[in-house]
Amino acid sequence: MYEKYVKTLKDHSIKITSQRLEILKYLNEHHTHPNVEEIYSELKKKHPSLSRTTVYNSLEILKKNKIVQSLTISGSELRYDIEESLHHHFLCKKCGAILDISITCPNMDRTLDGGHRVEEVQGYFKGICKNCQTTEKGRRTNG
Amino acid sequence: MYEKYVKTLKDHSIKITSQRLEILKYLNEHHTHPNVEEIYSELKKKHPSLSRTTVYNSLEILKKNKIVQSLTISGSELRYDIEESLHHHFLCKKCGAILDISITCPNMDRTLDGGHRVEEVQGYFKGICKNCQTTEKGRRTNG
DNA sequence: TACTAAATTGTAATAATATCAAATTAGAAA
DNA sequence: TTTCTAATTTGATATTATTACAATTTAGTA
Ligand SMILES: [Mn+2]
Ligand SMILES: [Mn+2]
Ligand SMILES: [Zn+2]
Ligand SMILES: [Zn+2]
Repeated sequence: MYEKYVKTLKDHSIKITSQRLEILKYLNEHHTHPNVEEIYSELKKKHPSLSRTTVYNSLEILKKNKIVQSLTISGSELRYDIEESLHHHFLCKKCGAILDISITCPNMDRTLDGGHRVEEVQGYFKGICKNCQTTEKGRRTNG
Repeated sequence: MYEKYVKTLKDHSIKITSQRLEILKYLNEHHTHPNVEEIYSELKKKHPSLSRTTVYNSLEILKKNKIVQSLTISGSELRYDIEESLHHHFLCKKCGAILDISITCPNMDRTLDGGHRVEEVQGYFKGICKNCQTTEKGRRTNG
């Protein structure tokens, strides 16, 4: 059940704790880019002793080890995501969904403007998602 | 002196106030992507009655009118920038500088993943800036 | 099985931003 | 130019996300 996450932590020499395993599992199973509060309140249901501070601490150490990444696309709080292949993100201004975008960025791992060394790239796209456009049209037609 | 900024506000039918003019002037003259506190404390020197709330409110209305834009690249607070031609940003992890990057993004004003309507694109690059690399090398060589 | 450094917990502090009501003012109308 | 009013500014207070910290617990090693 948790072997996969145990391995991930071992590979990075991070101590294995149930809290960390649960957080990793949650992120692996929910690619919705949740914020700390969502992760905390969801896991709290099954593990009532969980502390918010632990969620913050765990995400921090996972981030340092590049196992998860944080996004600032929402503007108001950090959103979390497991680090898989490089991808970008789309924020729907109507429904708030944050979606994965798999376009290749021609500027990763490059030296920019003749000198800046790039270690991270984040592409944020904002607009109206496919689904919300359909709904708009639907509403107009129906009502 | 302020004609340029008066015109900008008039063109958008935004009421002309000294506070708004000062903020616009500040952003036009400082392309350092300052946060609210920097703008506030700098302008406060010359205009002691200025309120932080006004800085927040003004930036908000300027943003709604696409006269300024906000960046979340720093993670902890919003940074502001006048909206000129589309450009992206580089954050130096060493000195904290936020620099303009003028690369063309092939994904603006497009429809992504067969349906999402893109209205905004922000490209965030993070790493070590040219200047900080020179310093590193210099240090190593010299000491 | 015992030990210890690291992790977890809960509380309290901080920082950024939002809310609100009273005072002021920009700009339209008279 | 003066009057009027809706919009803006102000300052105080509230809220929210995040960090700091000290006491308790625990993972993993010896
Ligand atoms: Mn993602
Ligand atoms: Mn810029
Ligand atoms: Zn949507
Ligand atoms: Zn630098």
